[in-house]
Amino acid sequence: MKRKHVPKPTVAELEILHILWESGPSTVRFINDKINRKKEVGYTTTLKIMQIMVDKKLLTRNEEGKSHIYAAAHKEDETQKVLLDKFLDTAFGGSASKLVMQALGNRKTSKREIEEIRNFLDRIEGEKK
Amino acid sequence: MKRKHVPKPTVAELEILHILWESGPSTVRFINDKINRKKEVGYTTTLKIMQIMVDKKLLTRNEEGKSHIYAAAHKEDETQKVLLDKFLDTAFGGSASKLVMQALGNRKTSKREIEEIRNFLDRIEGEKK
DNA sequence: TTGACCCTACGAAGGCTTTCGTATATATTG
DNA sequence: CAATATATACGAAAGCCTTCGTAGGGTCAA
Repeated sequence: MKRKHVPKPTVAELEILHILWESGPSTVRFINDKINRKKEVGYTTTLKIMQIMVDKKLLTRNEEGKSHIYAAAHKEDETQKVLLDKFLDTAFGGSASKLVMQALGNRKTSKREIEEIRNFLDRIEGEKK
Repeated sequence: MKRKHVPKPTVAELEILHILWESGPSTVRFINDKINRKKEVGYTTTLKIMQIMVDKKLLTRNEEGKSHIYAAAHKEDETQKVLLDKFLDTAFGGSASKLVMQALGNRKTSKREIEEIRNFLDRIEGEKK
């Protein structure tokens, strides 16, 4: 089994990753514009962070055109798993069910979502032989 | 409705909080000893962080004896809610069910825990009028 | 009383993240 | 071609977190 080293992104990095996961490979300009719909951030700020992310292997980039095209190096759920594992340990002392209930409890979760989760529970219970 | 301002603890701060939540009000010495069972950290490091935490209102302290007694200023689940809300936004774009499934999926969850969660789902669905 | 010990307070270093200014190269267009 | 616009690269500042060293005060026993 190959051990890929998925690094843990920072908050600013995650904001960029979310856009890339949703929109696919993009330019800095595109990302920065999208971010600026929510808050003001300079172009070079976004550029810098994305350069650092390439360095950290969080992104790959294609340097052919005049403006480079960046892409997320890891899949969304892979990255989320890494984040969740860390978070589970530091914030919930490792108790997944505690976290799940906290996540569902103090929050308006739709009937549809609840159904979805129930099905999911059935499925993993089935797999568990 | 009173608006309590529960601040978001850092990683090192959380480690201390977990011990306080579990063991109740304690001295720096006690906390530091406990931490040192897992990793080596100087006494003054722990002291400093706890002093900062008092400053941030994460801890309260009783200064009567020769060594002060510290206590968590907020309840465990209150704090966890704050952390979870932030985390949900930054890491999962706000989708609670996505997080829940990720938390349950890539992890060995016991049949007991699954049952527990199912009951929990029943309960909150019931409350939901 | 003096030395060993334990406590708190405080300052500062080192690291990481985020931010932006400036320099420089490469189009684009009038 | 010259002026304007847009890109990348890079350095550096500011802020926060974590770590530790050192100073200063109290306690206790020999």
